[in-house]
Order: sequence, then structure tokens, then C-alpha cells
Amino acid sequence: MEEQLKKYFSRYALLSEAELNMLVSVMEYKPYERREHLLEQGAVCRYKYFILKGLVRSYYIDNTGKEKITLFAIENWWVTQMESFVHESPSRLYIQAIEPTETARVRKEDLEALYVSAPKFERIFRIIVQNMLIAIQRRNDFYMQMGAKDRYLNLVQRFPGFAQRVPQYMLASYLDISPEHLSTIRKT
Amino acid sequence: MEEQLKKYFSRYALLSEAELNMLVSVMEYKPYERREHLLEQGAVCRYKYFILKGLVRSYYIDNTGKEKITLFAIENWWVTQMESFVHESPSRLYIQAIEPTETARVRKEDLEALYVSAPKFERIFRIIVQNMLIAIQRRNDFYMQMGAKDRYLNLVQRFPGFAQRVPQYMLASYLDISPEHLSTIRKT
DNA sequence: ATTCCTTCTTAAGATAGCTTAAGAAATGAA
DNA sequence: TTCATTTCTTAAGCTATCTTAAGAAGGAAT
Repeated sequence: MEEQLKKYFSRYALLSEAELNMLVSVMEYKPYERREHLLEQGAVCRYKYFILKGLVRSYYIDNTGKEKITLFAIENWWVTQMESFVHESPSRLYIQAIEPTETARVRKEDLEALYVSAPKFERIFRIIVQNMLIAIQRRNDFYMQMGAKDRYLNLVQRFPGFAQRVPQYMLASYLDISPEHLSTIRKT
Repeated sequence: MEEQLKKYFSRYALLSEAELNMLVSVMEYKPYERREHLLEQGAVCRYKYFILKGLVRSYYIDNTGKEKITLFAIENWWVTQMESFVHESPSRLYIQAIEPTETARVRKEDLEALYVSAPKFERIFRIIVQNMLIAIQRRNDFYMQMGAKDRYLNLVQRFPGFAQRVPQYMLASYLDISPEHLSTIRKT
């Protein structure tokens, strides 16, 4: 875990070994089993989770009782419910491990303390949040203009192998396509 | 302009008059006429724009030649094409003034220089980006589960008066509804 | 005032994608 | 291996929303 985190953080700033150790020291190792929840709906999201290994999804239950997936997160990505984490408000979303997943998670208090001890760390997380924003915007711009078929083909093309890692009905949910329709699309 | 910016930035951190002046000094006043573009498709987005007064939209032209609005920004909001701004890549989006608009804009270089001079400023922009992310996520979670009619009613309810400020066909575009359909929805 | 341009409405026909309802095929547990 | 659960497919009918095509209404410019 230490190695992976240090390598990851070094992408964002030139950090001394001491600084890297400070960063790592606020992160807590926490594994989750397949299907275990990192966050339940209605609870406050107390952590930012860095995925060391595995795969999680974030989803909610809509009015008609169906699961809607808003996000997948894999190795070296962060996942949290930002609004709940920042405002300490109840989360509308669940976060759940799809595969057995190892995370390094950090509490808000510890992160804030880290920022106070050295504002340099703000930079790293500013850039991480910026990248999240870019990823979401890209996804939106991208998917809004495409029909169901193109959304699927595009996902498969842009993330080769990913479709094999996730049940098809979850892909369908993420792409906002009914599982039945995705099935017919794939035939063609 | 100075007053407005200082008041705005003070929401995010306790800043001395000197620090506020440093912040304001990197911002350039720039007004735009109705329909004038702040950013053209294909160009690199060189600025973050803070809207002092007025209203802008961000949009792209889809495959079938239709404008799709991705964002409106009003007083005291930021607008930029984050991906283009950060990576200095050509923007897929246009940004255009809907009303005569006054902006305070800042170049990437100047912002970076500011960060170097005092890492404290990173904090402010980390929080601003975080808020943008929350706003986008909220919009997504929100709209994905609703039909056209509820999307419209919701917008009207949550931003009273906004619907009067923007031509109806632009609202339709933002809500991903055809203008004709929005018209029929409103009748009911 | 008159004309032009922009915006909004109405209505009919077209279509993408949903829902429902089985059953088939995988996958995992015992 | 066998049973149970999870996942995927197929097909028919249905619905929300789009497209196309006019015309009406409102604003801005001359």
C-alpha cells in the first residue's frame, strides 16, 4: 500500500520522503468484500476512498425501485460522495464493492489537519478534484449527444476489458439503458 | 468589481487586505456584449471567468448541427472549459454571453504564479472546484431519474425567475428536451 | 408603421427505448 | 454433481419524446 500511494501522490507534486510519509500516515488501509458497502444511503460519507485494488460502484435507488449506477471506480481512482463528505449531509448514494476491494481511506478531519500542517497538500487535492471534474464533464458531454448503441460501443472502445469485469446489467444501468435493450444492441 | 471580488473570496478563507489585493490583482475586468463569445470551439480556453454581472451559457454543436447547452452561469459563478484550460487543449465547447455580461477573468499563468507566491490560495480554488463538482453531480443525479416534465418543473421551482431570463428554447436545450416538446409540457 | 427576425405553439406521424414476461445460460454453493 | 441464484436473451406491445411542418406572436430595426 505505501509504495502504491507514494507513487500515486508523486504524480501531483514533487514531495520529500517526509512529506510522502505524512500523506500516507493519514490514510487507513481498509479492505471490503465483494458486495460489501463502503457507504449506505442515508449515512454521512466520512471518507475519501482511494482504490488500491478492485472495483466499486456508486449508485442510488430511483422512484421505481431500480438501481441507477452513477460511477465506477477502479485501481488508482478516488471515490467519495463529495456533497455528503463536504457538508456532512446524508448521502443519497450507496458505494459498494463489486469485486473484493482494498482501499486506503482518509477522514475529513485528518485531511483538514494535513492541510493546516502544510498548505502544499492542498495543491494535490485541488488537482485531484479538478481531474474528477474533468472526468465527469467529459462523460456528460460525451454521452448526452449519443444514442444507446453509441454509448455502449464507445465505452467498450475506450475502456477495453472493462466490460468483462462488470455484469452487463450494471453496464446497462451506468449507460442509462435497460438491460434488455442493451442485450438487443449487442446482438447487432 | 473590487468590492464584489473581495466579498466573494472572503467566503472561502480569512484573508488579509493584502492577500485580497493580490487575488484581485490577477483578475482582469472584461465585459462582453450580448451574443459575444468568451470562448470559441476549437480554441484553447485561456481563462477562468468570474461572472460579475450578466449571464452566459456553455454549449456545443452536436452531430446533427443542433446546439446543446451544458451549463448556464450567472452572477458570482465561475465558468471555464476546465479540460481545455488545464491541458491547454482545443475546447469542444463554446462559451457565449446571453445577456450583456461583465466578467473578471484570470489567466492560468497568473493563477499558477499566485499559488506559488502563497499556497494559501490553493485552498480557495480547491474549494471552488469542489463546489463545481458538487453542483454537477447534483444536477446529474437529479436529472437522470426524471422525465422531461419533472426536469422542467424542477428547474422552475429551484431557480425561480431564471426561466424568465432565458429564451425557452435554450432552457429546452439545457434540459435535453426538444423546444416543441417543452412547449407542450408547459401547456399542461 | 412596417418589415424582418427571433421565439413559441400546435399537431401528426415516426422512433428509440421501455416494460413485461418467459425462458435460457452462466455462475456459485453445497 | 446438482441445485439455486444470478445474469442474459428474446420478443411483443407500449410510451415518451423527437421530427417535421406550418403558422402565430412577439421584438427590434428602419
